[in-house]
Amino acid sequence: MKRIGLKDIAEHVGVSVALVSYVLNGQAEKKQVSKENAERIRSAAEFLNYRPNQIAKSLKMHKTHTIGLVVADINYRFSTGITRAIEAEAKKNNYTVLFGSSNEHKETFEELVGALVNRQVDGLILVPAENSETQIRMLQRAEIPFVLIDRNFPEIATNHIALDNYRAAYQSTEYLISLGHKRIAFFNYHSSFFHLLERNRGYLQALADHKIASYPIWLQSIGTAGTMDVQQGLDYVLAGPDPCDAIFFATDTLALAGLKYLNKIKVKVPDQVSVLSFDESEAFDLFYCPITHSRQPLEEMGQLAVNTLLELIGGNKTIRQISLEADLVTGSSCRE
Amino acid sequence: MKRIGLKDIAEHVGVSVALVSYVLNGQAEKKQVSKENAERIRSAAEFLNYRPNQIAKSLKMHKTHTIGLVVADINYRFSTGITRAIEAEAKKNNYTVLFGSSNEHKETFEELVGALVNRQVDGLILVPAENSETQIRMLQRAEIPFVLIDRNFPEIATNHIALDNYRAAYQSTEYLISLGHKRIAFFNYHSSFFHLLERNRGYLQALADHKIASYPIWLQSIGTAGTMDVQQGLDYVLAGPDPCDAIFFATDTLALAGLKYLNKIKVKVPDQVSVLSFDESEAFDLFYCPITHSRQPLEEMGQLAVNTLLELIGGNKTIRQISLEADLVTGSSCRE
DNA sequence: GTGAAAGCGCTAACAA
DNA sequence: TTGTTAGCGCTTTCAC
Repeated sequence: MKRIGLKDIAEHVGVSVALVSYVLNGQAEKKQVSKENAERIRSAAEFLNYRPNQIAKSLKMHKTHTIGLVVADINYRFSTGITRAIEAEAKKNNYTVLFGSSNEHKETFEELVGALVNRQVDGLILVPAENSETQIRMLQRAEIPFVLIDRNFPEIATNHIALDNYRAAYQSTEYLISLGHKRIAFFNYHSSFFHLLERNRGYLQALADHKIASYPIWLQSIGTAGTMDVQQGLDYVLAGPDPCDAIFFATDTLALAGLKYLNKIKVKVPDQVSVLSFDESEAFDLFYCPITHSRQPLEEMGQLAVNTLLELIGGNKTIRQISLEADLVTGSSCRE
Repeated sequence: MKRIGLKDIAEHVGVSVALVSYVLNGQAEKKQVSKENAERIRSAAEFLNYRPNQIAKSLKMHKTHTIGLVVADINYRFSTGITRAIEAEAKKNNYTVLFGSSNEHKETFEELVGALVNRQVDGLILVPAENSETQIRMLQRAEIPFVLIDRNFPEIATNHIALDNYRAAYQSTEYLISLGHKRIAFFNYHSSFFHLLERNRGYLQALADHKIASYPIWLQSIGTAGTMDVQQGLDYVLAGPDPCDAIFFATDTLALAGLKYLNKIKVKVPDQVSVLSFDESEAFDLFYCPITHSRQPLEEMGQLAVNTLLELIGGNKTIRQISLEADLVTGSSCRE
């Protein structure tokens, strides 16, 4: 089936392509097209089942009305939540989102960003992979509008929207302290990511401010490889005559791995140990005691990201760096 | 910053755009471009940081090397799994995937498909929304290559890849029967979807083949609205002097809602009732007894979908309808 | 070996 | 009010 274009409509109606273009782009009255022609064009378009070729339009207009989104891993709860929020907000503004998942690989991240740029997206929303600073700087040099979310590089001045990770970790830790915990372990990934280091800092500062001793060994740094380390770490902090009485996981994935192991070794939550996590997970609700967790405002983050990006695309040059507050969702995984 | 085009490179090197195009598309020797020029062009492209404009290329080539994917809801485990698989397979074949989520709305589904078609995707992989037959037929008339996954409309002859839902439900039910269960409830959405009805059929046929009584009330049809109905349904099948001793959920979302409620009313799994579900969920693993479930082969499905679609795009006209087998993952949620 | 030029489908300035 | 036409960045035929 031949694809039908403006020319076909023009011939069918017996007018010029310009007229057809005007009418079909809502410029009928601005260009003072006669009512009859406007109507004939519209019905011919309908009749012929005309579909505008956005590719051609984009080429001409230097504008694709598309934003690119790269998340870290589509399997994270964070990613699906933020994707949904961004899609919804983009649609409200008549933008489409082109989407990719880096799976935490720098190389994949760069490929995706490159592919998106080649496709002439109007701007990018990125959850950068580790060590992708170079790529980010390239985008800046190329003057391609983008905003980072969730993660950022403090040494690069970019637009970014993220949780106030220091504060969220501080508050969660303080919450555990308020419950009477004094022996609190913190499980985080071993990583150079600023947002994760901020969580460490929040944890340590809360302990310090409350004059509670902290031991390096209680701040477990888990290799991204994963599960095995979590198990060893748990064995470690739960061993000895005076084990930890609370465990704070810095991400949902760590918590999931940890809880699975606690189940396995039959450690009861919260009777034997309190558990608190960052992020959310449907599994948290279903655990025999719902897991208390620090929830990120994904909706808000998505909206802010899209709106900030659209401003950049619109030519606004000001840099906007937004910190959001987490929301502590109280389950029953922390001993009173 | 001015965007660099072929022309800029041509001027920089002092050759024609044609030559630049040849070299940068790997046609250097086919077109017998001199080694010197080829080299100069390549380094100029590098030096000027040339990024090919895919939009222009697509317009010229009538080919975008992009496939569109519409899933039912990005928050489903099925969606993230299949998206990941499809992305990976697409990338292997040098295709990008443009992605959208219909959130189970027919209107959103149609919008997304329309937007994707306007963007000239080379083909579509779709998880159709309910009652979207009209849209599907339009695609057929427009001769746009597409393949349905997960769901299909038996009255329309389309390419599709899906689980053998009848068989999977039959086998799961039979598994419960083999464990000695005779009072098995089945929770499914009230829906016109063929794939869900097939699950009903599998459940009923397994009971029939084993000469086990089935009662209409044990086959609970849950309104898509949701949770409340699941609760009422559970109250119902678990009440009375002779309650059900096993519950089979037709989807992960139903199971999640159901398990949450079973927790709340303190019904112990599997002591008081066995539980089995379709699909997977990270929550299944973390439940106090891991939930036995019928896992869909997402990887395989994604690969088949992409490869089938690429054949269609390549001009192959044969219709391919593939049924896949589920994989029963045995947890400990079913009483022996 | 290389270059000129047509044309993909569309928009918009300009002409009529 | 309507039509003609240049040109977006690229590929490719055909001529040199």
